[in-house]
Amino acid sequence: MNNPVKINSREPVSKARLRLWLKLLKLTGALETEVRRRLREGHDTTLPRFDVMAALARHPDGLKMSELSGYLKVSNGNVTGIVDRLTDEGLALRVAVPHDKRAQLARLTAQGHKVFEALAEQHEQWINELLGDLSRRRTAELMELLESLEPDKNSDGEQQ
Amino acid sequence: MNNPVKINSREPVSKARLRLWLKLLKLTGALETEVRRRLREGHDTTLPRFDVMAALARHPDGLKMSELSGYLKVSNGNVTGIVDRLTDEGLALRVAVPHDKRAQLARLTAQGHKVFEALAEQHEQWINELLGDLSRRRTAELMELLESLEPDKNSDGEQQ
DNA sequence: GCTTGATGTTTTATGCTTGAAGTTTTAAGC
DNA sequence: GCTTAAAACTTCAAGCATAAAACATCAAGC
Repeated sequence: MNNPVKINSREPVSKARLRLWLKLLKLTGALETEVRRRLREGHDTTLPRFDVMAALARHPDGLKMSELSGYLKVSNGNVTGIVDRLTDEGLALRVAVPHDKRAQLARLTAQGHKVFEALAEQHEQWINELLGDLSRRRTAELMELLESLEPDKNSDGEQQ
Repeated sequence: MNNPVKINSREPVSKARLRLWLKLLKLTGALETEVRRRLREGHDTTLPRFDVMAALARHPDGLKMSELSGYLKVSNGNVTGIVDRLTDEGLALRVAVPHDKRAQLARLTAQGHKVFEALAEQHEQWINELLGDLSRRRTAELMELLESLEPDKNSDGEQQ
């Protein structure tokens, strides 16, 4: 089965790319908003907290604050606040680094791990539901198209 | 030319969808961050301001605050602040509605229109550059795939 | 005319995000 | 040992975002 894609050659390609970008923004934003809503209403948490917990869950020995902000591609001052709040909630803690009094390791507590596991499970179900219209084939096609325009292929922005 | 997409049938489709979602989030986020950076560094403005100006530019007679927040799908209180700042900068203004003392119309000033036109022009160029790897055909393919999983087709979230 | 509910907007409290400035510690050169 | 620059982190000011509360106005029913 071939792909009968309609192409309007009269329109400048820049306009088509702009329309695509707006569509991408709209779709991603709508899904993200829904995920945020479910995290808030169902689990009293937020996407940034979830992202931080996901990164920490992957690194049971802890991550330096700067490593954490590097993985998540957010500013240093940003993770300070999020880890502060996770710590207040008993989900994370800070550990001193042996021979460097400047650095701190952020880690999940036992409860933090437990909470994250349940959250991650839910999260996968939500995405599966929200993208439910996408067949295995179309998922793979879309994945391939997106990969083809990845800006830098070598950065490992670890999430989840 | 057919589409030789590799499909891993051993992996549950939910995992594939999750990976797709993370890729989508990462890609959109990276592009968005770049656009925000250019708006800030090159034009001393922000994406939310740009979005509001885009909506107002489409409606020269002005939009009620609630219509504005409806179009942009953000909260009512949110647009209050953004229009406040645009007004401080001389790019927008508020006009009373004849027979309803509750409502206000937000409009672009002449300068606001001028600034937006230049901004929109730049914006289209940026997107064209950032998505430059995407051929006309692939743009159309991607567009079609994204459209197939639009949650609600009938809401006209006007942007730009 | 009064009440009552709906509508339109702003205000408030909280959290996320950034860039810039500030503090402490480390490491290197002398 | 001292100085100095870099590194790790936090603090700060500003803006964006939300939900909830507050305020003003309108429109309907009586």
